[in-house]
Amino acid sequence: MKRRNTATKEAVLSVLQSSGKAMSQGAIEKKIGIDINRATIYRVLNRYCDDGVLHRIVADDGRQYFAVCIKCDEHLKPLHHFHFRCEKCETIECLPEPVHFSLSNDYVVKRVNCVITGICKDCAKS
Amino acid sequence: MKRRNTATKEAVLSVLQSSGKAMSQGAIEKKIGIDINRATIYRVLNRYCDDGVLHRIVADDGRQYFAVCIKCDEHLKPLHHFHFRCEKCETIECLPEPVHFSLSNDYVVKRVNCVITGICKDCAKS
DNA sequence: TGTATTATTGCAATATTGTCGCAATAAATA
DNA sequence: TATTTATTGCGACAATATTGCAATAATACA
Ligand SMILES: [Mn+2]
Ligand SMILES: [Mn+2]
Ligand SMILES: [Zn+2]
Ligand SMILES: [Zn+2]
Repeated sequence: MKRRNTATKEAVLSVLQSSGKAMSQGAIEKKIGIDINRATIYRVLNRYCDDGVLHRIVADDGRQYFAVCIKCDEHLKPLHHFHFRCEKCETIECLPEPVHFSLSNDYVVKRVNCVITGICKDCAKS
Repeated sequence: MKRRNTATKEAVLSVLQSSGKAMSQGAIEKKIGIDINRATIYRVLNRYCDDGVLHRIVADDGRQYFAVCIKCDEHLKPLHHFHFRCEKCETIECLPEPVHFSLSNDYVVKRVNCVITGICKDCAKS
């Protein structure tokens, strides 16, 4: 299944890159400017996740958020990191904080989803 | 808002206590034997959460799971602990592993939701 | 350049999860 | 027993996300 370049794909990625945060489909649709169907945005996001371009966070509001993946070897963000969801400004940021846990090797770990919810440092000031 | 004792409430709590795991509304409804309305189960669960009897986990399948709270001063389980969701047996267990993270004090932390997803040790054997 | 292949898209329908309003029921209290 | 009101069942509703299908368009190739 070879990928094709489309304006839609690039617009979605561009929104996520410039925001620097994790965004929901709805937030992306608002920011993106051009008119793209909801289902299409979801399909674009899911394909980016499959390809390792984006990663998916499920917050405790039950919604999916998507953020650009930072490669591990760039030593900027570890593979499994915490996320912070601000209830005021409705954003999710990838924290540089790595997730550490020890688990008996009987377990097979496939995904790690860690979200801290509260008020972010910007919103806490005001 | 004084609570009243009902068969429904006790049945829901009993299912969760005997399972020893975190369960979704659907899983509870299947196990509970008696016929209880879906909305009622949710209301019972939400009230138990408000009262500190249960705690809520949102897994990366986007669903809410509920588990009996273990008091912190019993030194059995810490306040914020990891959870493991098994994709095979569809259960979530509260891990004894505490969640550690450091965050600048500018942030206000309200909730912590950490779920590791994969195959649990029981299912990994077979 | 023109054509064939098929990945991508828009649209509508669908599935799933969870909440809410309202009237009926029943637990607690006197 | 009578009163108060927390709880319940039911249906409707909201929100998120996915899927089938036909139309469109990106890519490869003659
Ligand atoms: Mn992240
Ligand atoms: Mn738990
Ligand atoms: Zn904020
Ligand atoms: Zn299992």
